[in-house]
Amino acid sequence: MKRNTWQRSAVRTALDDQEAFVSAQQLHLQLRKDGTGIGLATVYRALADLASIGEADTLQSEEGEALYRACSTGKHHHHLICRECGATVEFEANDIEEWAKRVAREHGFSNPEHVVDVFGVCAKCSKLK
Amino acid sequence: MKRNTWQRSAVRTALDDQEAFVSAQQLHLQLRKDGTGIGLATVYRALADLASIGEADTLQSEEGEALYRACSTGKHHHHLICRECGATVEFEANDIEEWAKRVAREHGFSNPEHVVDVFGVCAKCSKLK
DNA sequence: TCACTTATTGACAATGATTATCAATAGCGA
DNA sequence: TCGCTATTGATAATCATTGTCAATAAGTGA
Repeated sequence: MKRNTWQRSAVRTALDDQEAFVSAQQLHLQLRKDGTGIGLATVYRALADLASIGEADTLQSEEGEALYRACSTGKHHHHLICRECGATVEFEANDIEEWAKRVAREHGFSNPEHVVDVFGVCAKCSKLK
Repeated sequence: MKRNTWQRSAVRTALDDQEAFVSAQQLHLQLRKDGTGIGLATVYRALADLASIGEADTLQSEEGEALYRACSTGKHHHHLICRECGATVEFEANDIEEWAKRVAREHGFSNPEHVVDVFGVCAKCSKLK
């Protein structure tokens, strides 16, 4: 049976506070700074749990590090991510869903899923240049 | 100045022979089986080179491992990848390029790039079930 | 062809993220 | 409160990838 521990809710809260995608390591550091004595392995476990129940999104950084972000919605969505600061906007795109299905079908592929994320430089970071 | 070594061409050839995305480790193993005494670090270096000059595509596996595949074209393209066997089809999608630009602009993001890959089960693997 | 410069190689160590281990702790139902 | 066991956390283990550096070999000019 699933138990409610302060560690799990601390991880969820810390993730909710993040605007950008963050790594388990970063989140662990933040939680330590906040005065909690939470262990690294626990952060990894909590994040994996959140991802598995769909409350967190995950993607791999350029360097292969796993990054997490709290989902604002349970619905399927995509991300627009700032390359500079990591700020992320979630959005839906029904055309894309249809398009992906069509492309898959045309090539004889079934059971399609897709990874569609857009990277760019957000307005704030553009101004700083 | 860049030098041409048998190691580099061996890696390129081995990569060309692969239908699916493969890891550096897998390719190294294959090259060893083929009788070459090529070193692991060399395979990593050669793959990084190929990727940097646009002759190989790269993506991260579910487990965070870096996977490579020979590009059949130098043009921008996307992938349709079989979840079962890894078989990959390259395709272009001009609508998507436009769409990504528009989404980015609408949110004040500049300099957009995008990651668009579709996963599914190819016809061959579907039959095996 | 030959010597020479230096890019490249490869064995091995080092790094760094993630996962496994396992005894100690702490939810939660009774 | 008691007892069972899921969870935690310190630490070790794993594993892909990168750094190191002496030895090798590609390409160049004589």
